[in-house]
Amino acid sequence: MAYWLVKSDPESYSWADLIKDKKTTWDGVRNFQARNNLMKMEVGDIVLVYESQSTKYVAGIASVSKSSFPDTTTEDNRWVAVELKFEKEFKNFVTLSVIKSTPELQNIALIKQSRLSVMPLTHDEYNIICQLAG
DNA sequence: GCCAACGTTGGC
DNA sequence: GCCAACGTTGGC
Repeated sequence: MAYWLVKSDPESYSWADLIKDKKTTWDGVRNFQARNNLMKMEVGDIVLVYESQSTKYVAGIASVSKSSFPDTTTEDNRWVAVELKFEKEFKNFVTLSVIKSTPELQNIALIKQSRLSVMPLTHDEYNIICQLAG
């Protein structure tokens, strides 16, 4: 099983929206690196959800409920989407500043490559973020 | 609201 | 195939 982190601008789709919807199609990704990661997702993989822009924290956990399929929001068949399912909300949201000040998390793309919206996490990184979440 | 970083596009 | 120009993202 693999671990991932996806980013969303809450103005377009927020964590609260996912809680309300229970599951959602994660589409609209228009970056090849991010797309390649989407294509590697398998049903049951764990996905941490990060909100960018106004909030800047990891809000909780989702899981992959459908692996990649063509993104129906575009005619261009190079792009794919997955379906994510709500799993759990963190007790304490893990903010970007906390992540930045955690030595074990310096290598994740959230910090190194701030514009990448879908990135892999190691099991260790996932565990550390969960610990920070209380 | 600004600006830096970076990915993508298109001309050569 | 390179590189300049452009557009977008996201942190501050």
